[in-house]
Amino acid sequence: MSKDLICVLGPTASGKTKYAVKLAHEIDGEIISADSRQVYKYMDIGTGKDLDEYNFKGVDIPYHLIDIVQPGTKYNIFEYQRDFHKVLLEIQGRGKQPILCGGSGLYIEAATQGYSLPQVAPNIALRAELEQLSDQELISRLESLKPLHNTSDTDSRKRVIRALEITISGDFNIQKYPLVPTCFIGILVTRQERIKRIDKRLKERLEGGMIEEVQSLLDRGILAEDLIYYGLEYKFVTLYITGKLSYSEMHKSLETAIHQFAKRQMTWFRRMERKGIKIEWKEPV
RNA sequence: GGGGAGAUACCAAAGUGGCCAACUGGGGCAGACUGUAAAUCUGCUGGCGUACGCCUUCGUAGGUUCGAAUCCUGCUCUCCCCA
Repeated sequence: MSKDLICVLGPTASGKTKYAVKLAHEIDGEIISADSRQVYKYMDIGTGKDLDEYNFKGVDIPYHLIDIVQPGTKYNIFEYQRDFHKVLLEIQGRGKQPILCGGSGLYIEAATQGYSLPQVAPNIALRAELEQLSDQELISRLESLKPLHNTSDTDSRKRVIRALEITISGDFNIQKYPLVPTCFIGILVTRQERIKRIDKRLKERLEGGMIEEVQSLLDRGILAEDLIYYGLEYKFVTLYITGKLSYSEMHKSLETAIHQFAKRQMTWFRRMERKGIKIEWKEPV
């Protein structure tokens, strides 16, 4: 008989990892990361992996879905959903308590709420071609292929393109995963506290080797544009290293960007609650 | 001490007699989100009101005018140049 999943979520810098590690130590758990950027190897400081935190009073806590792909590649929600279910079964097979921990709201929902994703991989060439068309042309084209009533496919340009991609591929198989019974725990910090923690942590990281980390990724041959694609720390530090921003401009805009990101994370969590998912909010440990 | 420039909403910055509660950008707030999600996109942003609307704003005190953020005068402050 396997144990229900526990999910620890919260905005960036709220202390999720610390909370989850302590919990894992108490109830014999293993941690599954729900972080869209910690999957990449060598991207440590900027993604806040804090691998040395996965040890509580001398006991190592197992973690999963961290350092699983090469930097410069593009991991995505479909792969995450697949990898999550694989790891979940393994942990349950060991009779251990699975603990999902992270701040990527979409990944958490895809994992636990049984998202059904079409088995159609992104088609870069097709996307590039569709990018040339106007919004109206895209919609007309989609309309010529399938009825458009009652659909969210036309909500945004991006969605129209994805809908076209799926429709044109002609593959309508959907990957199905079960709803995972989950107990959600949210780390509660006030807005003011959140901002303070973010600023403090950013300063420490900037002075603690983050610039060097980004430089070493560039030295490794990762393209600047790929690092910029990863956003936040990698984006702004790359812009600084390549001379597009001064140090203080980088610091300031990165600070702001992380605040905005944390806010979007909270919006997602509120949305989950509005959809009927119960989240039990707790103080950071 | 003399000369010049300027003070606009959280910040920057337009506006230079009525179309101004005031362009735009940033920030902030709220929302969306099913193969980019640390991404991408949308709305709001003086106060009160559901709304027609009402009230208080453009350094400050007066003045001109039917009407002023916009014109005039005094004052305060900031910046630049000369001494």
